[in-house]
Amino acid sequence: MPHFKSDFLRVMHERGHVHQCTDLESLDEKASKGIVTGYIGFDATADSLHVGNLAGIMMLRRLQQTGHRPIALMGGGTTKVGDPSGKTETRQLMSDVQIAANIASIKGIFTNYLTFGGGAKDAFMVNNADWLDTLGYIPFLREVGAHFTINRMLTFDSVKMRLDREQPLTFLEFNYMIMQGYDFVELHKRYGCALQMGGSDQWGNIVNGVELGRRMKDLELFGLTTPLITTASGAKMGKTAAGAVWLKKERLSSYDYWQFWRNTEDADVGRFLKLFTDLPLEEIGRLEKLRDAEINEAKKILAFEATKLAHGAEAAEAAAETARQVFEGGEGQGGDLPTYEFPRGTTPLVVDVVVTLGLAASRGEAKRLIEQGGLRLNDAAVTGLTATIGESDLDASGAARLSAGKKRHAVVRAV
RNA sequence: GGACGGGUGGUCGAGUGGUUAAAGGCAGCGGACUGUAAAUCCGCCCUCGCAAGAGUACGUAGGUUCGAAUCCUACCCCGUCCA
Repeated sequence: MPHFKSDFLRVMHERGHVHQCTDLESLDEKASKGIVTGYIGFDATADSLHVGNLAGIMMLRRLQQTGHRPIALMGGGTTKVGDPSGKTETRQLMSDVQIAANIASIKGIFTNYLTFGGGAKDAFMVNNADWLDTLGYIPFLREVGAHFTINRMLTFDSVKMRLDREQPLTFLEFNYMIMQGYDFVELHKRYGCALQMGGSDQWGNIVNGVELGRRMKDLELFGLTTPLITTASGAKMGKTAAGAVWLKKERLSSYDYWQFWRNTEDADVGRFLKLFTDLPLEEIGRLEKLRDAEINEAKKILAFEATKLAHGAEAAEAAAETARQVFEGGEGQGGDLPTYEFPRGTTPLVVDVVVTLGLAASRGEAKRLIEQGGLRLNDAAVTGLTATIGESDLDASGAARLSAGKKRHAVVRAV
């Protein structure tokens, strides 16, 4: 392991955030001498970020933790154009209003990971629409376009791949890398930003920005990428039954978020603890040595720490407690589970309840679940398709637990 | 603008007049084994219906036919090549 002068690079390296760097030594030097301002770009197509963005968010967090200044750059300008790589779907152009709402919502996520404010080390958020929207074509071409050669642009993997496969590459897409490079230079001009980070797939784009800075203004800019985070089984991280693992509570409950981390594969536990929690390395070292059933303890800690960062300690504790009751306590119904309420005295059809709760997408699916023995009411398999929930199923508080499969649980309650 | 190729279920991809709710793969879901893991095996996987069955569905809208994802027409969209 190389020896670093700066806390920033030492921490990044120890925790497994570093994949490639344009100039590790000089960046180390710079970070050891003063405050470095660094940024990562994020899409503004949805009102929440998801776990796939978390590696980047954590990099910004580490940057701030080690005494530097993070910028979250929102791609409001590029979002307006739309990602042209989508296939058959006609891309919907997003309205300014929508984009602004998304950005505001996403900011709520960042505030959990970064300290915002006006101080020298406080994080802030900018939108590249601020400068991309008003670009003049000719001045831009002369100022920026002149520094890019087509010869070189054609050598980029993203471009080469399309050409090799004889798939179309629009002029718009072709310009994307220039835009991104320009963002970097603009951020330097406005805020003295000298570092761009991102996933390893962004390497080419990042290098472009670094080079553009040098050519236009003889700037010394740096690029740093994280390894693409995949699970030990090779899958891209962040997909579950319900789709994307969103970071916003409104999109995915704390309990489900906690469960996502709880279900990490054994082989990933140590790596994820380093990347996605603030736990000291010594403790992680101890946790990742656990084997067999014991490693479940490490997974719970991972789940708790990750949820604490995203949703706060209180939500994390509630989620952990719910999980404990549901999986270990047998009887109880945690407060965090989805709940179905019905008037006392009525006997709702189980099938309907399952659909309403979202445990199954349709009545047909609910029935299949029952036929396969996957649906349980208070841990007893529901047998008939016409089963109802009656007074005798409810406990003293008027509640019963409904489970689909081994991991998905909900509460039904008479009110 | 011209020539050609194409649009099939969450996705990839078979299917070129009836035996097609549509092969197969992937993803997903349930079960077994376990540790709320991985791997493996079994089952499921459009909607409604207890069921028999019915309704939708192969880009969109019409048409031919006893019968269409399959043939015809128009339109929309995507791609390749040429201007």
